[in-house]
Amino acid sequence: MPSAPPVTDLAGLASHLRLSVFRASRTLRRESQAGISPTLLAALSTIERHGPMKAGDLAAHEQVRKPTVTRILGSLVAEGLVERTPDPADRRVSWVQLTPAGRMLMRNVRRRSDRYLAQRLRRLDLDDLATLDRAAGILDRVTEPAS
Amino acid sequence: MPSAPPVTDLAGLASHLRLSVFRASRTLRRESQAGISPTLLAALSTIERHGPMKAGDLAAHEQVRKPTVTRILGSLVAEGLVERTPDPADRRVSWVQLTPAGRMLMRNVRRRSDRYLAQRLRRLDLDDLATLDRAAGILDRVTEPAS
DNA sequence: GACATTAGTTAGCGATGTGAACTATCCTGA
DNA sequence: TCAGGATAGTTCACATCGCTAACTAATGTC
Repeated sequence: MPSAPPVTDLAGLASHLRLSVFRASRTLRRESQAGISPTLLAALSTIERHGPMKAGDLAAHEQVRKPTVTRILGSLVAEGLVERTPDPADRRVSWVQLTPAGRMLMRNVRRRSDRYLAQRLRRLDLDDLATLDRAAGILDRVTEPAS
Repeated sequence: MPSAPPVTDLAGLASHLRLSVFRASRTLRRESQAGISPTLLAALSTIERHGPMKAGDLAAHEQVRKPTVTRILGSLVAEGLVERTPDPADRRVSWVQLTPAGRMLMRNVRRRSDRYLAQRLRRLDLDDLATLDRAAGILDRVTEPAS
């Protein structure tokens, strides 16, 4: 892999990265064909990955405020993708987890729904794919909540 | 640079990438401190980079529909960041370009406003920065309109 | 000069995210 | 024990952003 000159212009990279991420997100939102919005899908996948969790936990993971979580969970529950179980010890709290329908949707999404993006990725060479793969992980760390 | 195993699971990468980009975008939108929303900033930077352009051109570049452009331009003009010049040959059209205030805002944004992201980038090592730098360009290509 | 095409706007909708204020519940210390 | 603060979630009202459908105005074409 040819090594590029080191990145010295952090502000420039920040500008470029912000615009790229922002535009990519807008495009992906428009092309989403999962039958579920990216917001809901992101929440669903978080709940799947981190097991049963409280609404507040979801807010922390998604980096979203509590009222937003209330609505997201409302939609997911209404769609039958997630279910709430009251906490017997603390009656302010419910635990949310995926229903079988939620798990099935996630399976399908992973297998088939990213057609648009996967198709476009298919045009890239292996280097570029490896770069995007690593970048996704780095992005996660960069925009991580605590730190 | 240690070479990772080649990416074979396109669908998996697509899923991960979509979630990462989407969450990063949400975070960046919230942390935006430019005094102007990311949508407007993206449009402004496009107009700056591509010189005077018509509303339709902006729609194409931003990959957004015409009514959206109408509103974006309305806001930018109202903020005094962009000005319209009627096309003498085709009276349906105006050309938009940055005002001095618009240019100054872009300068400031580049110099100072990406504090949040730049600060977080500062924690990464050079490899990660180089990866993000290349990833931004690749993302641009992947979500490019035509093709 | 009728008719299709093109550029942009208006109107109205839906999805997302927010802060402020509220309810219900839990915890703590005098 | 119980008053008062802390915590979990909800409701409400608001702003942003993007879309489609339908419209106006101007241009081009046969």
